[in-house]
Amino acid sequence: MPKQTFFNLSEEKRERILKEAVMEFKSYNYDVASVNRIVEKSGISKGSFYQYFIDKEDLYIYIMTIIGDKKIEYMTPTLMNFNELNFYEALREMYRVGILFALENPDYLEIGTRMMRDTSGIMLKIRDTFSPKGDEVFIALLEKGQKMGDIRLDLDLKLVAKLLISMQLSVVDYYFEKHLDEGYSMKIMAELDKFFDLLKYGISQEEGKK
Amino acid sequence: MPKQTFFNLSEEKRERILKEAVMEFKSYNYDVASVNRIVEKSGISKGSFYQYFIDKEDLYIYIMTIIGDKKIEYMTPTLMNFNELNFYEALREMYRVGILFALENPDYLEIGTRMMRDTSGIMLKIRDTFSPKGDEVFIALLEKGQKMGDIRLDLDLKLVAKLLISMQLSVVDYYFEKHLDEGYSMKIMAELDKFFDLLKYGISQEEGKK
DNA sequence: TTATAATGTGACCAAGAAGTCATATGACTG
DNA sequence: CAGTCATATGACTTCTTGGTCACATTATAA
Repeated sequence: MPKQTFFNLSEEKRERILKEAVMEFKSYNYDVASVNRIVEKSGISKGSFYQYFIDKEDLYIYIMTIIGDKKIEYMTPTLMNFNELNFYEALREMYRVGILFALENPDYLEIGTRMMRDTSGIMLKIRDTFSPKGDEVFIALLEKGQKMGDIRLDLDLKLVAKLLISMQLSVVDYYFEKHLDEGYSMKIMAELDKFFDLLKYGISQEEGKK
Repeated sequence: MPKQTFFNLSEEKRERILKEAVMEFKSYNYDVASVNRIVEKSGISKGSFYQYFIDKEDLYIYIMTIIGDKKIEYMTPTLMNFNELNFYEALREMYRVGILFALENPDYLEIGTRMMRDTSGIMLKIRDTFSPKGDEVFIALLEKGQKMGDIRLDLDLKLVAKLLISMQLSVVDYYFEKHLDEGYSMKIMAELDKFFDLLKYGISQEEGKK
């Protein structure tokens, strides 16, 4: 957590620092991201930086926490309605809201995918404190789906959860590297529905053979 | 490409250097991997290193090329028989041989997945010279599968290829983080068949609804 | 043996990193 | 005004990096 001095700052200054830090961490892996660049771009001195944050890791974790919180906040209304949805509807909602969030906060999308992919030593440690959540959400969703009869019973749910997460990364990557404007989000959903169909019924041409 | 001096070295010395370089690149992302550590561990001087290789990138690309070549060599017999296999059999063969290769060369597996995940600037450039191959192989395989009636026709093949690649990474990860001994490879194949079934028919409990 | 070419070497360089600290500034308090 | 305390500062330290280079050593050839 940042030190008290950081929170005593004017909102303008706080936001400026965080903005530049986000820019830095979305552009470079943790190891390569530079505190020097951050202080330079946000117009504060090196000494001040270390009066606001314990160290580089402190800042990084703080930013990740902010992003996580904002995403949870953004998704909460959706999550509230999950009881009324079947597995596929719920998953679709998660993707849809996730994509909307990403469209509104493209920086967060980039920083998030970078975090997921970064394999530097410190990252593995940091991710462990964040991602268990992600895994568990999917597993819980899948278990409920099994009970409701939406999902096959002979699955290794841990594996499927892992696959869902990595597929989500790929899918979002794939569509976002093409276009990234508001009007496109509907088109993305149409494309995504194809993907869900794929998830649901597989890639086989054969009909209903299990 | 390394300089001629490197190839004039005794095989023992060459192998020693490459072995330590592989250890370094499998343990650290490209940016963080250190030439200093490599020369220290392989017992040569800094000056010698730069008489063997143009720079760090030269060494890295050389190692990747070696691994790629070995893998292709290893897989060639399998690829020769592809005409006689349907899509799923072919994919299964690719996975099976890929896993065997990984079991025999665990270091290469690690270095390869690190390369696939590394998002540092230079990596993106390097990967572009290696991975188009990977994409195209899958797309070709899928197209053929469509013609043979194995695979649905309403797919975005580029997306599916991307998914197959990222899923492959996840699946191999998943099974290898548990155990990594020879006897286990058969068990892995049994697990993998479950995964292929998933790929083929999806995760739905419903029967044959498309 | 002497001359030439190929290798080996580690001190050195410039750049950049994270983090520290003595000092300066300025705002609030009595 | 004087004193105190939070904040601001950038030069500094220490460390590591990739890469260079003048020089030493060894091997080859005449």
